[in-house]
Amino acid sequence: MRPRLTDVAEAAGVSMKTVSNVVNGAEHVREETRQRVLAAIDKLGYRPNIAARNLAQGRSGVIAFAVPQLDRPYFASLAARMLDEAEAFGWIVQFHQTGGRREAELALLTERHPARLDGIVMSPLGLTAEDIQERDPALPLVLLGEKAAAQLNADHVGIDNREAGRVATDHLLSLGRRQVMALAPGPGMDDERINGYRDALTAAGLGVDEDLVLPTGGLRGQDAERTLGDWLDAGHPAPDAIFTATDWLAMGAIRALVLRGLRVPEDVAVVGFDDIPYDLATLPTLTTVAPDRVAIARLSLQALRDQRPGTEPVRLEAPFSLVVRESTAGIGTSAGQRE
Amino acid sequence: MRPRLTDVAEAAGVSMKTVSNVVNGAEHVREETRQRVLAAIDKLGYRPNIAARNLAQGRSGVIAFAVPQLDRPYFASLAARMLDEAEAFGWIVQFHQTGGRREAELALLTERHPARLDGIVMSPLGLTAEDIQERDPALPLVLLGEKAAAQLNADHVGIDNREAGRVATDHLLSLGRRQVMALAPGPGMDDERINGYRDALTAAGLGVDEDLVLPTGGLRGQDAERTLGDWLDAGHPAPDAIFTATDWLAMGAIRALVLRGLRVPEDVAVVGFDDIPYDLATLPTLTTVAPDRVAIARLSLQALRDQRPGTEPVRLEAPFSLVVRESTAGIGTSAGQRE
DNA sequence: GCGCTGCATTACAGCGCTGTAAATCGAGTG
DNA sequence: CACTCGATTTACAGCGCTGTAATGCAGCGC
Repeated sequence: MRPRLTDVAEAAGVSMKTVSNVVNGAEHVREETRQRVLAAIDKLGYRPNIAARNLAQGRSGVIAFAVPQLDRPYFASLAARMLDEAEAFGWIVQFHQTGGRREAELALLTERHPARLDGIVMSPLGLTAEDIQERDPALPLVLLGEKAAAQLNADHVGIDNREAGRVATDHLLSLGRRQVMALAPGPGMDDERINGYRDALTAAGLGVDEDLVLPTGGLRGQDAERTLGDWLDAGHPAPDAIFTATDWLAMGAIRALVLRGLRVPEDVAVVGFDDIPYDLATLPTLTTVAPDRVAIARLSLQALRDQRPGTEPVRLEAPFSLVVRESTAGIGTSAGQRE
Repeated sequence: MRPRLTDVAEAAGVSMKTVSNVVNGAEHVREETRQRVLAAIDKLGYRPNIAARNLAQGRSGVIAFAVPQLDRPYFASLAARMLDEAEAFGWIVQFHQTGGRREAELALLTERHPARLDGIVMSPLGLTAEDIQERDPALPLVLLGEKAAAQLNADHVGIDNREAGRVATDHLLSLGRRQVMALAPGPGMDDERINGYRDALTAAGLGVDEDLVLPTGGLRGQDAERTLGDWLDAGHPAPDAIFTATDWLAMGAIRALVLRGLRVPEDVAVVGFDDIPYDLATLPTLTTVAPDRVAIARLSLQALRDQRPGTEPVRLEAPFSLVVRESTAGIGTSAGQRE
């Protein structure tokens, strides 16, 4: 049988509550008493019973982390960091997959699940501003992602997508490229990243050719492959660089280019976005914008913990970096390798 | 305030315990009483409090799912399925990352974590047979993966790696390939998959050339790229097909081939293993062995639930399938596309 | 010496649920 | 009609912990 608070109390010759106070770092415990209690805890190998603590506190010790799909590399790697960071906050993280469907996201907010949650961190796709308003204000919520940043009035953590798009495009310009295309799922998705692309072109005095901003109509690699492929097959001259709103789109774009005899990066340099972990196994490896996932995770949890009903939503910004690999630096370069 | 069992009891005019019995589907509740209670539950919107239930039952309602790294696509996609399936079992899944380090894996078994666990599903890399023996027998454990299958005496769930390796190699032979190479991390890792490769060659009357079985010394794409690259650069004639023990190795091998002017699959067909979800964005997309992850998840949880201390370990087998894509069927084929 | 102050500690009532033992009910039996 | 025996329902004691209120106690001023 595991030792309980009363066992420790007996061993240390104090009351159960004093042991509780020591365990929880409460003030007003004499140093000598504390030492005696700690010795007893150590001797018995006592560990607090979380279920009982949560029951007594009316908390569950569980937060939800909801993403469209956990097996999408970007979310998987973010989830991994969320797990690491949550430990320091004493939270168990319950992952959820919403498929990006509004009903699934809403269901989480409206507590269809039996276990009471202490909070939710979500990367929403379908949620509307009204949904946010109607949610239970007692359930802390932190949102991630560009869609949430633009349209939803709640605590938010993310990177400066516009600035990141600018930096990525600047990188292409610094390589001497002048015909820079942009590929994004479409209006309303990843707009800020594309605005950053426009910023960079404008700042370089090149002007923005909106005909070079192609909507893929979807975020899968195939969507980009088809969109760019059709465009090239229609006889348009190939650009000398492409900035894509996600790595998947970049990989699809590279397929379209290579299948048509164009070399990456010699003929066309490509920069992606997200830094999804596909090792260094693709050809070429991808230059990309890498959001600081550790920061995103940590800031989210802090915001969740500090949230109070009725106060104004906070918006926190995590840093990012540009990781230069083969798709802009050339095949065989070792720059920017992972680890 | 959330309604409690007593609130429902009062509303239905029965005792708290009867409501509890209804909620838990116990026998010996008169149908009329059950209906009355269900109506009250529905009216009040009652949901059981998990923390309290767990406290009363001495359980935590939490199981751990431990993998080396959650951001490795194979594990991420398995974790996603584990999540789906655990819901039906009423378990919250707490993910853990061990990095494949023995200490981290052992720490999980020996309960360093404050929250009591109802069980552990783990994909171990460093764990030894002694570690398994010395673990707390009261903590149900289910292991995944080939290493565990071969060396560790505990409940195990996995696919028939040897048969899968045979099927994959057979596929290459059925394409008319005769010089089939095998790439695996090294002795002791993924041996069964390579044994399946040997089976296929032997059954086809070709005999096994052990010089064509290359150990990569690691499981990253770069390891395969370097190993195969060095081998080709040493002047060996290229094989006309390669079977690799994992998709990462396959992608690295393809890099090595393409960088040396060889075409995949025209010159060299490649089959990987694991079906990691990298969409259809790589060039070429990869023919691979796809383990049935849903089955693996479900069988693991069943085994965990049904485990009793002191009984013989059970070994369960999940199905797999061969997904044929471009790396054997040719660029532009649509066969085996995801979704 | 007395009352007061403030730190240190304790007693105790739950948190919401389940397991156990006991109570109650109702039909069948003699 | 009392009695037996399942079927059904209830009472109640915790599960291990924390919040609150109360208590103990030393030092201080008068």
